[in-house]
Amino acid sequence: MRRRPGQPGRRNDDEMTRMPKYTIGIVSQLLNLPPQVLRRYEEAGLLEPARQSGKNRLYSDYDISILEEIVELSNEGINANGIRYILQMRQEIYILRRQVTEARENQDGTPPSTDR
DNA sequence: CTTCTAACA
DNA sequence: TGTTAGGA
Repeated sequence: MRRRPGQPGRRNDDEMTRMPKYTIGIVSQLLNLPPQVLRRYEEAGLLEPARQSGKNRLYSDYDISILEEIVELSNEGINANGIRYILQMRQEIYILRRQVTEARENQDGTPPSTDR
């Protein structure tokens, strides 16, 4: 029974990583990207930052990590459509990985912790 | 001063 | 992608 801190509430909504904190200006400086680019990434469906008061974008650490991914892929010459595709696959893999882990845990044998 | 959308080059 | 107009 090790490795099971979260039962109350929801599934492991890990850390406060999804907490909206940074305004577009901050993120812009943080990643050295003009605000327009950040808005366009959202427009292209690459991420969905939260909004404050319905208007202003608020990015979370999670959003930042996605943006870092986007920057890399973009630098490799992949366009928005390609990046969206890759990002979606990433998500799929993440979900499937979780399901695999759950499936293992539901097996009575309780296998050796061979994560990843 | 910061951010927002829309639009044009 | 850069920039600008026009409003909040």
